[in-house]
Amino acid sequence: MRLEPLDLGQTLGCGQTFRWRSLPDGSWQGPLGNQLVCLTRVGPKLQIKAQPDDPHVRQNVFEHLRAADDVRSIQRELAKRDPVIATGMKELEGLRIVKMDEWECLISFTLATYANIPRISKMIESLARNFGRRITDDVFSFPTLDDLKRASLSDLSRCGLGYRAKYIRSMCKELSEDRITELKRLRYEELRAELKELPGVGDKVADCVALFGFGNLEAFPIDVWIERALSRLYGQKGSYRRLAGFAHEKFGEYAGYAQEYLYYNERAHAPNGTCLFSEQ
DNA sequence: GCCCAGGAGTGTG
DNA sequence: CACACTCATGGG
Repeated sequence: MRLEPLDLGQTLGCGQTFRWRSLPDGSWQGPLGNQLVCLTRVGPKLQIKAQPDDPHVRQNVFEHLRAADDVRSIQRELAKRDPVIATGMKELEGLRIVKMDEWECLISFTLATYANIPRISKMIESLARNFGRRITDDVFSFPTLDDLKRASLSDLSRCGLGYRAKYIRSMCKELSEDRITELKRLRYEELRAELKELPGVGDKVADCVALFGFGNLEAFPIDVWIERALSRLYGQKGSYRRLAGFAHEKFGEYAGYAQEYLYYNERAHAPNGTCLFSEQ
């Protein structure tokens, strides 16, 4: 278990997860479960603080940052498979795939359809403020399934969800904690198929949830940015199924990491591509 | 005002 | 299978 390599900005600010914020001193702060966690780089070490303080924080942070992954080994494997990715990962050596809570991830990426990252953050913060539990004066936990079951359609609409409100509403009605527990046992392909049965979950959202929520590193979510990257760098175009097949063949069991390198680079490449960290 | 956004659902050819 | 259209709205 080690958190090396780790770059907090590359990991927490790259659009995998939407609630972490960078502070002026370079620390990153965000709600994890029912605590507000603050991470700070101190030389080679990672300082972890939380309020309310809880002895489990360290374990939760290690799980969130997937400390059990041997990221260098994953990078070597990907570089061996493809020179393009080897180049693309060069300045992203501290990027780690995170492990979000499954439920939070499902809701977050269902909201992430056809919206930009600043807006996705706002929708999530609004849900937390209205249906989560207060942690500090202005930080709220992500609402649990039971918390959100209490929200009516108009409640959800008032959080600025737009047409996504009805997806979230039906999702709350359909799901149970037991169902989510069942989903954790499934392998990638089955999980993906089951997730797609949920209202508002298509190919891309299912892959995001499989990757960032359920920890399936082979998942390769394809959004507009990845489409551009696959076209620009590999000359690959076509349907989701076709592109996913290409990615699976090319990148194998760690395709999720390859996807993050491509995503980050493609956004940095765009004409106005510096907007990843621009919120607040 | 304009364009676009980490898409999905539905209908049609 | 592919494409076209709609969805509801805010950020740049």
